[in-house]
Amino acid sequence: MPRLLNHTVSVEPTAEAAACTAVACRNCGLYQLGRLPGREEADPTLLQRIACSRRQLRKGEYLYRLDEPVRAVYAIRYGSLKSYVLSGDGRLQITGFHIVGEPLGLNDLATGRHTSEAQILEPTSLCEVPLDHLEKLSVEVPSIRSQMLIILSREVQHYQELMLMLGKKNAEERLATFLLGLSSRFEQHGFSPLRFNLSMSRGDIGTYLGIAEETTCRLFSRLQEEGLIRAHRRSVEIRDLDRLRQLALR
Amino acid sequence: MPRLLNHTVSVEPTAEAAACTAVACRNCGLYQLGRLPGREEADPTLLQRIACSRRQLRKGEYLYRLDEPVRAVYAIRYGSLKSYVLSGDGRLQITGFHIVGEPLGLNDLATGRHTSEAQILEPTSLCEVPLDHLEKLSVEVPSIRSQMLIILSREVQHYQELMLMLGKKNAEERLATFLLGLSSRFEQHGFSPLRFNLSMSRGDIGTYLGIAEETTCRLFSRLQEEGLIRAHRRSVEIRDLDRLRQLALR
DNA sequence: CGAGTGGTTGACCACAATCAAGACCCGTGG
DNA sequence: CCACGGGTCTTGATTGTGGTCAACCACTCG
Repeated sequence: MPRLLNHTVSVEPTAEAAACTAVACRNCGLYQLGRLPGREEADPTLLQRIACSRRQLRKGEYLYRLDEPVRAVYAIRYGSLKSYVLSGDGRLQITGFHIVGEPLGLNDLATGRHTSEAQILEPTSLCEVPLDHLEKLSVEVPSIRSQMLIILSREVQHYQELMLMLGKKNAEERLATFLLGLSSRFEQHGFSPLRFNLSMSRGDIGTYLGIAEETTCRLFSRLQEEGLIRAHRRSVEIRDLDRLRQLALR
Repeated sequence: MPRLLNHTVSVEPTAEAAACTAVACRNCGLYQLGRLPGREEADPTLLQRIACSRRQLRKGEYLYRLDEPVRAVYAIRYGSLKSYVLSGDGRLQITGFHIVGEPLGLNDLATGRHTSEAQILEPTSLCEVPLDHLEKLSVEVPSIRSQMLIILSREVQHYQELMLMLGKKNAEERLATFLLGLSSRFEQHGFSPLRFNLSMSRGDIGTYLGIAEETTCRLFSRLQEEGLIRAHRRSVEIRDLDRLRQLALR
């Protein structure tokens, strides 16, 4: 397995994922699009037809930028990225971090132009499905549109949680919620929920949580002092899941 | 025209709307579902088939509550309501106010259960389309699903703006943004963008903007002192659109 | 006319922002 | 191999915005 990833990497691709030669597979966020009504498993043939091409991107590159026409939807094979919206005077609010196995890019279908930007956080491999291809396919296979609705509706739920965070939680509760969220997403994709590496900086985390970078740092320290976590730079270990949950789930 | 509405009402139904006997019509947020590919105007026959029943609700009633199964999607004929999400310990974050002509209820399709609640703010009339009915129809008319995607994607854009607000704007900028947003929505639906009545309390506005009720009050006073608006209780007049925009669009 | 809800204003305080300095870690090049 | 530089992270000191508590007012409805 080529060592693509440096220490800042959130998760190394598992042997399984690295060995997977399919453009879209179980690990990939578009898997769901391949589901037929009433079936849990995706239809492999359909999946083959959906998946088009891979794309490899380096840290700092943009997947898409503001006002660009929406050309495709994506799924993350490995790696991670952040997406964010911008205010008139350039302040930015990160609206989500996307990690391995998650779909991306359905947000801006209404306008046909991106209202947000997506930037790569670490070496990342994506599966890319051009919109016109998806369009054609979904005429023939209507279930694809249903699945798109479901994915988008999940996105909405994520945003609702984030709004609750930004509007109602204090800084400590926000960080706890953030860490638990990551934890369970890693678990969903077969990684350890208690030990993981962050691919984003303290500044990014702050920009996501609506707090300052310095505050984020202080909170990492505080949670560590209180024994809830152990953290050094990008590596995080959750030591007291229960108390962390207590903090977050308020 | 029956006087259904008291002084707290955001907008009186226009003569046209009141006279409209159709369940779904131009004024109604489901109008868009009746659009066929490439057409601006909705297909009247299709619209007739989509629209099912009306429903009349009073202030304080719930359209749906947390964890209830999603039964239908709605469009507002007249009136308004708020929807909100709840934290573990009962704090609530209002995620949107819905006014005349806007669609509602597509958010929770993924889970099939409501992750938010919707409560009526003033006497309100809705057009209701049961999900199974919509389901059946959209097998036959696939464009319906596309339109649902577009509606949901608009919703996402609204949330992105709200997150920018909650995460990055100060209290004054939030209120300015809020007032301008309402203003342009009223305008879209044929009402005056410079004079309107709010259907929500100061507390609700605060809960939406992530600030305290008292702060909301103070800001109304401040914007009035500075000559940007005139406000008395639920009635608002925008007096200096440009400066208000300057504040909001940062 | 009185009660109750919603709105307003004031005083005080706390949480988190900002400013500032320094430590740590990495990649790079000598 | 080590020295350097830049980015990231950390901690401290100070400030300020907005939260909280409290009292009072205004308007509506019964």
